[in-house]
Amino acid sequence: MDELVDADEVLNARDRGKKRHRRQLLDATSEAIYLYGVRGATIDKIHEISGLSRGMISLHFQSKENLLKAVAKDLADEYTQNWQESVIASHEGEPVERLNSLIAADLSPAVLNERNIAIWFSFRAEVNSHPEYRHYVNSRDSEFRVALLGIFRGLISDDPDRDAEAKLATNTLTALLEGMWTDFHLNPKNFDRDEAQRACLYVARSFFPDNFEPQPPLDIQ
Amino acid sequence: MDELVDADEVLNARDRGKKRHRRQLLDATSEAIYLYGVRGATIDKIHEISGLSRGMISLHFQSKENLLKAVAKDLADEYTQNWQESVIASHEGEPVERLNSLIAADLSPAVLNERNIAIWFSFRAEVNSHPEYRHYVNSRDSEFRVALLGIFRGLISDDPDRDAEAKLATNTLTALLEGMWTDFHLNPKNFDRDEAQRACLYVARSFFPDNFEPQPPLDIQ
DNA sequence: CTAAAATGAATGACCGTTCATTCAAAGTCA
DNA sequence: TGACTTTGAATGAACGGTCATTCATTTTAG
Repeated sequence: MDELVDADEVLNARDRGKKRHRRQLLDATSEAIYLYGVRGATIDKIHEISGLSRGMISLHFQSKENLLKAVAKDLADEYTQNWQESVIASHEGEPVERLNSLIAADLSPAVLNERNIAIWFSFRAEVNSHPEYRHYVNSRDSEFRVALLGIFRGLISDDPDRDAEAKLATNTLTALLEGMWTDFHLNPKNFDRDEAQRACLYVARSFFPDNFEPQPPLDIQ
Repeated sequence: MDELVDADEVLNARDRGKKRHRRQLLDATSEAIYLYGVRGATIDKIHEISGLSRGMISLHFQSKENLLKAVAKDLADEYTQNWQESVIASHEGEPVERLNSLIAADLSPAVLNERNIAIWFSFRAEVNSHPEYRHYVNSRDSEFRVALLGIFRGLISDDPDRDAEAKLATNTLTALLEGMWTDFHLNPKNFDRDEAQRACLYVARSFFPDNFEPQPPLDIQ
C-alpha cells in the first residue's frame, strides 16, 4: 500500500510514530470532508479532529493540496484492495459466482459507507478544476472494469463474435453500480443492499440469458 | 419559475435590469463552480466572470450561501422543466414510446452537459455538511421517479400483483441513469449518448419482456 | 550528544460582508 | 411635456475574520 514503508516490524519507534501520524492525518481529513465538506475541511478542523499539531500537515504532506491528493489515493487503494480480495476468493468459481462476488464487493459496507461515499463525491465534484483527482475516482480507468469484462467474456466462452455484447454489459453494469452508489449517498437510510445486489445480477443476467442457469423469476419481497 | 416576477412585460426597466443581473449572477456562479470548484468559486471570481460588482451578490441574495442555494434550485428547476416537456410531448403515446422519450430527456445535452453535471456533483458532494442542498439534488425526491413508475405501471396494465416489479424496475432504471450521468461526468469525451440510451431501454425491456413488442436483438455497432 | 520529529505562534494572503456614496430610473406636479 | 424630487439599484473601498504556510523553538528517539 505505502511504497515508502512496507512492514511495521522493520521500523523503529520513531518511524512507527511517523507512519501512525500519517494515517491519523488521512483519517482526520476524511472525517473532516465527511462532516464539513471539502470547503469546510480546513487545517484547523483536521488539527482538531486528529489531535495533532497544525504544523504536522506540512511536515508530512508539504501542503494541504498534497494531503487531499493522498486522501484520494488512499480511498482508491482501499476500494481496489476490497474488490481484488473478492476476486481472489472466488477465482476458482464459475463466472456467475465470480460476478455475484464482484457485485457484492462493490456494494459491501467496507467501501459503500456514508463517509467513503461522501469523499468519493467530493473528489469527483472537482475533477474539472483539479485534474489530478480524476485518475483516482474514475471507474473507467479502474481495473474493476477489466475484471468485470473478463467475467462476461467467460460467460460467452470468449466467443469473439459476442465481444461487443460483453463490452456493452460491462459498461451497463458499471453504470448501474455507480448509480447504486449515488442512490446510497443521497438516501443512505432507505438504501437496500440486497435489492441493489439482486437488481445488478438481474440486469447482468438479462444480457446473457442463455449463459446463466435457467433464470429464476424476479424474487420480490 | 420565479415566484417574484412572472412576466417580463409587466416589469419596468429597473426591474428588468434587476432580473437580468440576478440571472447573470446565477450563471456566473455556475461557471465559477465548473471552472474552479465550489472551493474556488469565490465572490471575487463570480464578480470577475459576471462583470458585476462584488456588492451585488449581497444585494440580490443577502449572502453567498443563499446564492449557492439559488444555483442549486435553478439547476433542479431546469432539470425538471426539461423532462416534463418530454412527458407533455409524448403523453398520447404508448408506454414504450413515453419511456423512450423520458430516457432521451434525461440524457439530453440540455441537462446532461459538462457544466451542469459538474454542478450537480458539487452540490451532491455537500449534502451531509449542507443538508439544505439535498432536496434539490436527490433523484428519489424527484417527480421524475413518479413519472417513470407511471410508465412501468402502464406497461403491466396497472396489475396490482406486479406492482413490486414496476417499483424495482423504477429503482433500477433510475440508478442506471444516475450511473450514466456519472460516466459522462468522468469521461465526457468517451461518452456515447446513443449507447447509453440503448442500454437503458434494453434494461427496461428486460424487466417486462412480454409487454414490449417482440424484443429485437441487441443492436451493436 | 545528535538528529529528526513535532510544535504552535506569527505571518501575509484572501475570504465574505458591510455601508457610505453614486447614479439612473420612476414618480410628481405645473 | 419638461423640471424637480424621490426611490432604490449599484458600486467598491474598507473591515474583521479565517485561511494555509512558515520557521524558530522544543521534545524525543537513537
